[in-house]
Amino acid sequence: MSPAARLDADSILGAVFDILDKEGIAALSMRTLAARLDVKAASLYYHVPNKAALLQMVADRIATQIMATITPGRAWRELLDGIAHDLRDILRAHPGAAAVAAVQNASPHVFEEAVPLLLFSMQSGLRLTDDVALHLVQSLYVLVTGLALAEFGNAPEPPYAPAAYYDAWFDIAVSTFLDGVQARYGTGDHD
Amino acid sequence: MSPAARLDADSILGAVFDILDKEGIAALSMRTLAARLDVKAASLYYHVPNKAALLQMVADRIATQIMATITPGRAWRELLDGIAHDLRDILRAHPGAAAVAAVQNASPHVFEEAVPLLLFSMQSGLRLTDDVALHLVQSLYVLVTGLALAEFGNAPEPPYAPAAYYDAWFDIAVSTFLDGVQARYGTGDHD
DNA sequence: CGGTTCATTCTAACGATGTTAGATTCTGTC
DNA sequence: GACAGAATCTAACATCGTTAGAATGAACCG
Repeated sequence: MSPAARLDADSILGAVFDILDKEGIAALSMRTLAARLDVKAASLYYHVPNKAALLQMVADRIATQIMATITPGRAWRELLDGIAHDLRDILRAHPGAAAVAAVQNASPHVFEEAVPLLLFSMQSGLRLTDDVALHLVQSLYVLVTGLALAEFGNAPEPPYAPAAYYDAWFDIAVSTFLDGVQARYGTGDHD
Repeated sequence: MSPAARLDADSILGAVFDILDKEGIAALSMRTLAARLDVKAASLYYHVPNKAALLQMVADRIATQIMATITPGRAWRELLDGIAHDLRDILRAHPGAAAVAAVQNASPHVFEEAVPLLLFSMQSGLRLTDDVALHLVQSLYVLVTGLALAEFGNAPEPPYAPAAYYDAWFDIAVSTFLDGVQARYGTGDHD
């Protein structure tokens, strides 16, 4: 009965994911969001500048979770393959958020911490510059979020094709891209 | 002074591209669109069911243009490389449309005509099934539209990074993907 | 030329959206 | 209990997509 907890940016973001997951992005308005928190729409603006900032927080949250899975010392292919699969898993768990992640780039600061780890992993076993390495990771990110958008873009409605279709598509896309990295930048050695 | 030409779906679509190119997707409303045609918003609904259908027409128009560039008898790599570059060129010419193409899949009927040509090209020089071939083309499409969204997503504002940045990104992404196709599905022969 | 019919566009309004200003209530401190 | 600041509310604004129904236009028929 007591208004549970007071409002803050984190609880608002939680409610955003809640709506995205259950009702889809089309149902996400400042009013429905406020209603879920037992509050009026205008109150949200005390904690958050506007709706665009909320969507940015969604994109950043997802990217942050992905970056958190990066562990040092793994071979580049395991690393990139892990990023692709983790990203897909997160977007499958939050289908409504796919429409956000595919459209909204994460803020640069989200990656700052992870970049050195990424570069270190990729530069052992590949022959490439930092710029190229980052472009490759970004490309993989774009590819996976784009596929997720095709699959979950009209959540919470089910995808047009059966899950196996998108599973195959994902495997083909990611494997092909990573094989390309190997072919283009791989050194002779394994790993 | 005479209202130039009467309204029809094609002229409306032309005005949509006009606004997308010059003002960006944020400026595209049924009212601004009608104003550009010297007409009131409600009149549009006599020719077009709703705004979503207009965006679908944009996505279909772009995909149609790409499919029209497909000429039989080219080697698979030229073909896919051509698709990637043509798609990018079109989206650079219509920066505001990138935000549409990246989000809205083209209608299946747009591809029907081109699919046999695609499959024929890809099956000479590659060892893969029809399903895999189509997934590869779709992946390339997703990749290029995703990159274009990152570059032109906030048109008509200029991109965040200089053009050379996105040029390099595009080259790396597409080359890597195509090298992956070669590595994964290529036969021994050249072409 | 007058009248009829159909196609096309208009006026006017509905409900919903993001957002803001200003009043109100709540919470904690002296 | 009075005060101060934080947090929320009420109310409204402009804009959006969309619809119903009235007004206009053009073409054809007598």
